[in-house]
Amino acid sequence: MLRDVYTLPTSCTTPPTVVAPGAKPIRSCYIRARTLCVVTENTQQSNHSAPELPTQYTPADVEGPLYERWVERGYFEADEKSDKPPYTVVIPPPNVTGSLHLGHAFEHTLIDALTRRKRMQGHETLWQPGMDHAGIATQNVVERELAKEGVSRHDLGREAFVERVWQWKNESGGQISGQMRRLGDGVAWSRERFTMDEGLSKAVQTIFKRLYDDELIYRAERIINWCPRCLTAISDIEVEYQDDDGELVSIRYGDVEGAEQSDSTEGGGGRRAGASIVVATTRAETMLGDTAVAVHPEDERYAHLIGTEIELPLTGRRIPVVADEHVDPEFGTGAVKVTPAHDPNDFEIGRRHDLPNLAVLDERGVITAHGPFQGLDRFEARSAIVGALRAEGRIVAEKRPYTHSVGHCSRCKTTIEPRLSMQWWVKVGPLAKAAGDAVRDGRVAIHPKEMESRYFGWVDNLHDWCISRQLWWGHRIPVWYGPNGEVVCVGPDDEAPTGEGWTQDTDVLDTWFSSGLWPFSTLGWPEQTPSVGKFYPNSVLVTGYDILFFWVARMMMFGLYAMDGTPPFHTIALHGMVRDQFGKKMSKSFGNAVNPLDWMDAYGSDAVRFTLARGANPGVDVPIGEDWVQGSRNFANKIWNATRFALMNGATVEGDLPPAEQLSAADRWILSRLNSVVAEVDAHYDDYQFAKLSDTLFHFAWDEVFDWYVELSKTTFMAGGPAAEVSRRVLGEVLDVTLRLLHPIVPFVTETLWTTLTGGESVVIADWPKDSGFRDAAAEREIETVQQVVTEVRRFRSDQGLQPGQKVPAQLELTGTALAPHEAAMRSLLRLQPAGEGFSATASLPVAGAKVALDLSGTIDVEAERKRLTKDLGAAEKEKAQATAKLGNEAFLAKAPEKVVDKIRGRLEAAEADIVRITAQLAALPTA
RNA sequence: GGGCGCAUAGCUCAGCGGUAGAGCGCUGCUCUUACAAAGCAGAUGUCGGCGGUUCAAAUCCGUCUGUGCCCACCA
Repeated sequence: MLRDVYTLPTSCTTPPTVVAPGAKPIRSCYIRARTLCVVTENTQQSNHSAPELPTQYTPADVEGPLYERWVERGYFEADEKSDKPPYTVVIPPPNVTGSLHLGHAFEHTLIDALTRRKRMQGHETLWQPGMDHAGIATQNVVERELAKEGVSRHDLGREAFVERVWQWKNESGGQISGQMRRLGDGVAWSRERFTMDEGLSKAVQTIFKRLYDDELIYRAERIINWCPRCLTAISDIEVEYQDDDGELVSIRYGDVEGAEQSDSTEGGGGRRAGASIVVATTRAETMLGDTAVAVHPEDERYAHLIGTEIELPLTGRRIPVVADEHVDPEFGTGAVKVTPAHDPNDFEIGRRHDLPNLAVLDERGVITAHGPFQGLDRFEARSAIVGALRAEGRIVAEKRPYTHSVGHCSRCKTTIEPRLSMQWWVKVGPLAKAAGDAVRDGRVAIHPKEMESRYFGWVDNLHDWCISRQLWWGHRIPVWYGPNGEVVCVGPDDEAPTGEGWTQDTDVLDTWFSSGLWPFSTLGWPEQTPSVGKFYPNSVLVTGYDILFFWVARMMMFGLYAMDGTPPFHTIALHGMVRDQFGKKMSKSFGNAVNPLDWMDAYGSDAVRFTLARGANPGVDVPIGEDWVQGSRNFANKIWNATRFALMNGATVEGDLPPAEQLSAADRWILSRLNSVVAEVDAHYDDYQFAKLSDTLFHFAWDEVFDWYVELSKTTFMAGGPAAEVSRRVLGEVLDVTLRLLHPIVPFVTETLWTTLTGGESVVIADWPKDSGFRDAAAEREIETVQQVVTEVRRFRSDQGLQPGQKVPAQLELTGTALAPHEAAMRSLLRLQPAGEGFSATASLPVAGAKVALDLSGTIDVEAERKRLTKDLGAAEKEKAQATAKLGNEAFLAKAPEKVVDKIRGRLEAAEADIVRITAQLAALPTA
């Protein structure tokens, strides 16, 4: 036993209490929550006293207390007075009433990894935390809560309702911060912000006033997207279009009688003036509000009707036939009913022809027009009206189902109702131009680059942004209306007008208005705080491509506008969406949504983070399955145990690394590889290639360090002497650096192991590894050869059915090869005993210039061996044939680069040598 | 209707001009003194179809098929 472990009723942080009599604690070390590992004098007497770790890695025990310790020590706080170069990333603020899902866990992992690395690199790092009030979404959530109590927001009244939302916010906001802590997010908690905070509200008001004064905000009556359930306007991008089945009906307007002879597929334009005209629509109920029929100006079928009036069925009204370019003569009958108050296109046509806007639906989508349909819901009205028209013989064609694209409210999925109303707008033209230019001229880079076209496509074709919402939860529009029609926009330092008849606008702002200011409002803007100076612009924005338009483009517009042309960040790194293990979108209704906490409980936060990072190819969706998280947990366990091994064998970070001439080939090989990996990981970080850097580290750590270097070092340690001392230092070095490289992705397990290994305060504030430039190609080749021989002999053993542990007497002929110094290691890895008395080789394996003769004390399985060799021979011959063909191709020799030709020549030589070797081996096999 | 992307091992994905890769899964043997959440060995692909460019194509070009996403005012 190297140590004594006592179970104590307290955690590690309390002073160690000695339970076992006689044991004298010398040093306590980090351990499971309720177990304290005590290194005693007893331990000191053994060869290598080492702090001990439990044999199995238990994430919950390891992760528990670390995070709060980091926070207490202030590692994550950012000092605006620091001389260090700044590195700023803002959190894409989650909805305050929500909870984090795997998508957040993914995003946070990436941001946390970036900021942890930069912190280690010596930057003054700010990961800005905070939450979004998420106007409509939050209001809906609270309204649903109220509905359970049988109360509506109108019962409460505005003030009480808003009070209620704040209450809700205070309750649920903590959930997100808890989840972030659990994930390990290294955010500057003291700077946490909320979009409805006083300061941020002031920023909103400031920017509103400025835009208003610059005439970039205006109020106008337009057709907007109206949600009849949320009872508010929403912007274009809050509308989700999906194909719905509807019914396309063709309705004859005008005289029914006059239709007889012209009833045809041509739509019955009729040759007689004043006869009739057939229009097609999917929204029959809006016909009550029709104020015209439009045809294309050059459509000869209807030329005679233009300028005349025609009877609108069911209403007794007569409406004009107008000519408008918008109409596509090829579509349907070539004639369109025009409802300016309920369709954006019709509104435009109406404007061009001075048509009246006749609203026939109220804010809930109920018919208001006097008559038999009044009071019907829009969908009921549709069938009722079609029925009535059919009774009059006016339905000339029906197409059902007719699939067409219908807008839905992105928050509640209710079918959008285009509605004419007075709203506030941002004139985006100049703002969007600047936002586009900043990317075009390279001041802001978008990763991956393919996403740029999407960005341009949007900012270059932007309609004005409707920013007013008929909600109660949000920033109230700072405009006051006077008794005599005065309109006053109130800035943050202005006094709001008081007195008889003055009222404030009742609408609030679109939630994205305030989140568009996030990169600087969180820093204290509009005050010129030191933080604004230090941390603006942000270094990089990490977010999903799904909110490129909602959020990113708005931040660009506002950032450039408010901060005198300085874009809010230099780089936009877009990530994909998290999907399930089959690549399906995660959704609650489909039942494949995962609560990240469940997986963190089962496998640890590190495992969840590593899995997500490993799947993070830029801009591409990330599938994740529980099996994969399990695999990552296994990786963490592997790191854990490798470090345990190292500690038990006295790996150390004390003192300088021995000079190269004292190092073994294995030492030089692993250090050479280590430095290559440092360089590789850095390059991947700089390119936001999280999947690649995670994969690089995974394979380096597991395959090279743990499976080879550690295995090789066992022999060295066993032998003892100066070589073992050197190797202990190298192993310490390799683990130290590897743990530091891994830390940004798997912060918890690396913190535990690194502090135990090095005795350092925390890996969070350790230096990020630097490529020392040390490379040793010769050592790399040498170890690769060792690996080749070992693998080949292992294969032989396996094919021969030898048990892995079975010792086999063997002779190794290594003289004259670089392998001689590795004989002991090879014997150990291959379970080969010295060839003693009566050694009689039954198999001889020539490989890579060496020869390994084995005594299997008996006959070998000739058939298995023959099969194996035959297969190898086949492969070698195929290789030879391919290479020969290539080298026989003159065009190839003439045009291919010398490097490639040499490579093929090398391959041919190797194949030929293999053929000779294998043929000889085959010939040497005893015949059956 | 426009635009972008993707089709590679059973699954999810890398590779993007010079001998097909990873993780998981699968087969066999093993508790070989860090780890069975492990070790070792192994199997598996006409790189969606068809044309073209090239000495050389999974990789570049065209085309077809399938599939996903974004945008758009198709009544």
